[in-house]
Amino acid sequence: MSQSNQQIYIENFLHRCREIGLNITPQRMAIYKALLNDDSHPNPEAIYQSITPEYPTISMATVYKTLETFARYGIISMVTTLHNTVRYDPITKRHHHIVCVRCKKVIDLLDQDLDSIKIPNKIKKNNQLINYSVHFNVICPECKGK
Amino acid sequence: MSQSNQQIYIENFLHRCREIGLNITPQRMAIYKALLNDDSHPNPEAIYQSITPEYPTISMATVYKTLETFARYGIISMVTTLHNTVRYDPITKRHHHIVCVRCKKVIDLLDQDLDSIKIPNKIKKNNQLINYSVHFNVICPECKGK
DNA sequence: CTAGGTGCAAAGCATTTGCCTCACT
DNA sequence: AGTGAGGCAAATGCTTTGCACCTAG
Repeated sequence: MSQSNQQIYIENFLHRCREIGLNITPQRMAIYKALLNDDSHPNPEAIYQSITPEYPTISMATVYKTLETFARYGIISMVTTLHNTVRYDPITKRHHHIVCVRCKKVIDLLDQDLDSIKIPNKIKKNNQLINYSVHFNVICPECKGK
Repeated sequence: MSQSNQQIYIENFLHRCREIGLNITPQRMAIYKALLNDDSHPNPEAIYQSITPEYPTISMATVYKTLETFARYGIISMVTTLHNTVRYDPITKRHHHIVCVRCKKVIDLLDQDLDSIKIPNKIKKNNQLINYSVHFNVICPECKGK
């Protein structure tokens, strides 16, 4: 993500936190920034690793609690893929995922057409739709080459 | 699932096992049947529970190993949702999921339109597409009522 | 000042592994 | 005899919880 884009995200983040009443702590800033700087949909462990150089005393519990809090308020989103650890994504607007079934890599996909697929009547009639996303399971070029 | 439909699935199952060279054991039959009889996308624990009356000595390890084996050969499929336990589904052909974000219920959705969405060029060009599915996150009627 | 946040350690579960036994070729 | 499968128990690993201390607002 570009520097200027990051700035916008960070300002948005601060604004949302104040709005909700979440204290802005150095740890929370660090966790949010770590997410912005990592487009691989890191899991809590990976975020923890990327923060420890700067905050050697931060604990995994804090990372878990913080991510959970952010996700609960929609500041970040949870991504679940074909493997079992939860991953997080700072992009909360509608987007889709390409998951390589071999190396488990997750790539974001922004696509106008997919954003406006026809919502089946069955869903519209009975449920309150929160969001939807399309998961593509693929073998990526690198894995295919092997 | 209707009785006659189940029969077809079971015969298919037996056929696939023989083809692959998997021994057909009472435990494996029981696990597969449990999956057929439960359209709630059960997790290993739930499958274990539904089998114990008939097979009191079966172990969780067997359930895990068996499900993993079935999934590896494409006999059943793994479903991952917005919560963290893995769930399984005997239906391996393309279908989509409605997940209630409150009660975590998962409902299968068969939909012609969704089966033929436009695959983005970005994917077609670089990757070998295995499958895709659409996840709808909703608040279901029961939860909305509360 | 004080509610909310952090960090540590322990607990809790889901899942996996190792290994021995058994059944069927 | 040898291979594949099952069952038990232990290990692993991710995630959550409880609690005492601390800090941002």
